[in-house]
Amino acid sequence: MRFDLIIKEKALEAINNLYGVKIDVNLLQVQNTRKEFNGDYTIVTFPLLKYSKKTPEQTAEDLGRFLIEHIEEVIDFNIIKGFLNLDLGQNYWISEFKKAFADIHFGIKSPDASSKNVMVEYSSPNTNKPLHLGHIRNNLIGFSIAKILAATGKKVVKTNIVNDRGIHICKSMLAWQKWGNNETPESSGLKGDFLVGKYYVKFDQEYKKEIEQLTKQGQSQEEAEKNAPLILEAREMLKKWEDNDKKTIELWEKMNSWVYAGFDITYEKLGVDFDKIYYESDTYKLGKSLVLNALKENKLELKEDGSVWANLENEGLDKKLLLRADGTSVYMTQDLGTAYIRYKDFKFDEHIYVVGNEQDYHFKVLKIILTKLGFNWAKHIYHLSYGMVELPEGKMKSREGTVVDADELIEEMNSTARNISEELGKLDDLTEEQIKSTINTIALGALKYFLLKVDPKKNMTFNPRESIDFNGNTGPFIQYTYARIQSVKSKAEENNISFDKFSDDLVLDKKEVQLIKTIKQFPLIIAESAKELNPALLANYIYELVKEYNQFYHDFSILKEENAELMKFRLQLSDLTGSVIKNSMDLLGIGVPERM
RNA sequence: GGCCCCAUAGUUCAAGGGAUAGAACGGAAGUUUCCUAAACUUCAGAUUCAGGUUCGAGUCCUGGUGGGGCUACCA
Repeated sequence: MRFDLIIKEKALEAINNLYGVKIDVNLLQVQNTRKEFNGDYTIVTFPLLKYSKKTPEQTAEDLGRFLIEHIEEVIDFNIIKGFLNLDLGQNYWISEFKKAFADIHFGIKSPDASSKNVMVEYSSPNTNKPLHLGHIRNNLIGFSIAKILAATGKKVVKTNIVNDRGIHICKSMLAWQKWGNNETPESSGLKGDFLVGKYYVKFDQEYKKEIEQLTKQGQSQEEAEKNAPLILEAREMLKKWEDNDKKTIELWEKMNSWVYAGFDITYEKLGVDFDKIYYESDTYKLGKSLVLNALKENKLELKEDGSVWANLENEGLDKKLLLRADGTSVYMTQDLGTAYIRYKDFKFDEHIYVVGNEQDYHFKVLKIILTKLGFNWAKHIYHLSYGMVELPEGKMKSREGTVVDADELIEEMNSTARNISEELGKLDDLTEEQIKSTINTIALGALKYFLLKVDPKKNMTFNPRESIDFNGNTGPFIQYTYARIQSVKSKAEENNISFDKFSDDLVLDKKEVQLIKTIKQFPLIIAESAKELNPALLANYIYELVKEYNQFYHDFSILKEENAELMKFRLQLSDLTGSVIKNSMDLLGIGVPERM
């Protein structure tokens, strides 16, 4: 049982005993004692004063005396202002340390037959442009959340919906058809997703020119946007696509296949994957039929022009289009179909959508419409709304070319990592292949940690002119600590030092005890990250752990410690710290090198 | 116009209503005959404003200012 809960239980008993009242457990605040004070757990007495009718100090004194009597582990206490700090003594921590050290799955649970089914959707790319920094954040959050949930014993299915159809896809197809001269990835030497992206941008440029001309001829901006020949052609193409026109489908398949080949490379580089991929081209029809059925049942509204709408005015929202007048479907339509088929396929207990906060409204509406259509499971879908990655100038826009491209960024990180490594010269005796892989681990570690250490819900700023750091609160800092620990361990091995056990009568330094305390928090942090769907909690936890370890490493000798039992303890402490680092980095989807 | 989100050192981020608001980068100054100096130590530096609730507010409430997003027959 968690020790803070034991304290709460006993403190309730104490209050009942001392003051004759049964108070609500929520009035009891038990927290970890802050490092600058002596003690292990702290009870805040202020909320209890109206029951004790005494001063904070007296109340704390009463409670302290009671708890030292009634909890075996509590050996001392001190009172500062209204804070009662309980001291458990190092023996408690040594025994907790031994338990954690002996548990090879420390902190990590595995799913079993009774585990809940959780579906996590992330990535959701459009097949009209390459992935950029914003997508990287999405992929990393999704991948990490999936890992964290699995570590709390959930059965997790990682899924991806590929937005492979729609007007935006037709735009790049049309531009390629008009201006592409049959250019292919092979002929141009361009990665497939970049080639297609180039034509998406081209479409937008030409489209803008047409709009400009039409407005000069006297049309309003709005009219011009609707009437420009290019957009009419794109709409025509979408209609043809939905009518299964052979040539259109062929072109679509060809260009999408280029994009997929490109995406595969980027996903592989990033180290993310999926258990099940859905394609919008497969689910939109299902969405359409769900909508048409609901229309028959009078759950939706038909306008004179033939378009179909959901009326959400009772929910305080407006009307939402589900099928256009020409019968083609929109984003919402396909998402209805996708959700439906996913529930059919997996009967999820929970479905988490990792999608940007610009779509808050969309997901609010999606949930309401699914409920309107009579799907009970709709209450189990959850939008993990993450913030945008912004440049100092503002939002990234693919169409305007102001994006930080995923592949390029990964390349840059690699070359920076290589420069630093060569300067330090620590990898010189390795083969080129080993060096390459170590550098890649470090480069990705820097990038991933940079993105994951920030609370997912918040927008964040990335300045491409200042490259991502490799020192300080960074992935490489954590990886470095891990590599150092591995080095100590291998030196111990070389010297035939075994550290499978150590004797109990040691006197530990405060820093060593502190390190044990921090390690012991690992399982709680995983649980908290899972509950909050927030990998940043875990990231900041590792940083704290690593900082404490580095101080310990600096201040104390491990292998040169003369007391053999203490040396063995310190080796175990290092070893366990190393595995907590490795396991928590793994939950973030970040690897650790054995050397660096 | 309506709705939603955000505001903390020069910069990028932390802080479950609780103790003296933590870090990192950048700036200044140090630590290496010693297990990896991608480390460690020290210094300077911040809660947008005005009210309110509370024993206690960066955190909750109201309002102002500033920024972002959504409100598309784009996805």
